[in-house]
Amino acid sequence: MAKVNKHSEKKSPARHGGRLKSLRLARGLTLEQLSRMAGVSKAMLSQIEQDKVNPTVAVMLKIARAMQLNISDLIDSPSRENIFRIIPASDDHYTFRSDPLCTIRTLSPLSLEKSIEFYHLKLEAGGELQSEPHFPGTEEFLHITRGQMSVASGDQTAEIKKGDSIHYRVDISHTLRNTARGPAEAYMIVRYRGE
Amino acid sequence: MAKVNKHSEKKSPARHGGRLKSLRLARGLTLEQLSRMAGVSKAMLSQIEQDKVNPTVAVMLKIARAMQLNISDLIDSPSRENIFRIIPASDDHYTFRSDPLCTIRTLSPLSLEKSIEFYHLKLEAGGELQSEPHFPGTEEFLHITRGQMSVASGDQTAEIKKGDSIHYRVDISHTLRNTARGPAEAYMIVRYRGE
DNA sequence: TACTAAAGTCTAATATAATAAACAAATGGC
DNA sequence: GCCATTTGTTTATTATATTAGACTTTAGTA
Repeated sequence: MAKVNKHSEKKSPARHGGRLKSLRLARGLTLEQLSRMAGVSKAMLSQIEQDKVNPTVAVMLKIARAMQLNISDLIDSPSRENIFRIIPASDDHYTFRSDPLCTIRTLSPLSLEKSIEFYHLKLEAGGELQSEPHFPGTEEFLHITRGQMSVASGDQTAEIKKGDSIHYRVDISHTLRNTARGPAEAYMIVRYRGE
Repeated sequence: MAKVNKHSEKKSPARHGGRLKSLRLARGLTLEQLSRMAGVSKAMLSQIEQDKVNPTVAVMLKIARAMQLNISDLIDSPSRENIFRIIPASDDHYTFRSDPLCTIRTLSPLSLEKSIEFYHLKLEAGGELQSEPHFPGTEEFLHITRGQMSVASGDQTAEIKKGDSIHYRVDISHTLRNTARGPAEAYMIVRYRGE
């Protein structure tokens, strides 16, 4: 009698509807107008606003384009949903370089919309890290927690040791060297100047 | 013979697949791992990566959450798709206040992720605009193009006239007044200090 | 009130997103 | 080499997103 659903995930339509509705109304658009502008049926728009469906990203993109919005404007708190971005110490996927003399571990999330990258860097005795030029305006912050290093950029060189911090532009190639007998460690921040 | 499709929109699955795949691989995740983490079937993930489907935003959100990403990281250039955000002069939906003494028109897009709002303000003789306190750190820039105004914030008042510009914090309530006989106009920028 | 016209909601039909399970392809011992 | 295990793809089925059009509701006017 009762129909048995083979895979019965209960899909609860998310609630982005209010968002869309208020944005649409703020522009004084009717469902029909927006429907024509976006190429999405009036019915669909209505159902999205009522949270009766899980719309496709294709559809949401069409709507966003018509309203000259970023898609994330239409989706409920996409960034606020994840207040924390965690990188467990046990997760070694973030260790993107590990050879005998140099280990680099990323401490910031692998997002594409980032403007900041956070690293932990370990150089064994004799180790060095050579970097190609980054984008113009990019800058680096370095804080030494163990041993000592030299930073060479252009024709200048700076010596820093445990507890020291340094800040410099990295739009030309530069090199970090461990200048002590033992291992050296540091935290590094790379900041991209976005538009 | 040939089945006639009543509504035969040719849905071409967008190409966000590569994005997801590279982000997944960057983390060293397999389809099955990600499948369990996100609660999305392995098959679906594979099809998304191959651009064979138009996934639902619900699904993309699950994936984004599992990867601790913003959904826009997974969607192809959502912001870059619209380089220009146009507000036609003829579009009066952006005029959000219009009474005999005061007209305000928004010149910046009605996005939610904004940190800047741009307005054109017109005060007739005797008109004034009282504003409630904004968030801490919010600031305002004003440039007068016609007539003259006074800006009162706290117990201080400033007089500015055509050609003048002014900058002030607006985390306490403040008032703009037209102090001349004729109309006054200005451009106004409100800047929110994000996070 | 009744009569429009316009805006929004609902219904039935169809295309398709999402799934589980079977399949294929690569990987790693032994 | 062979077998087992793991990873990615394809298939068949079910659930559902999307649509056109019918319906309802609202708003304005005489």
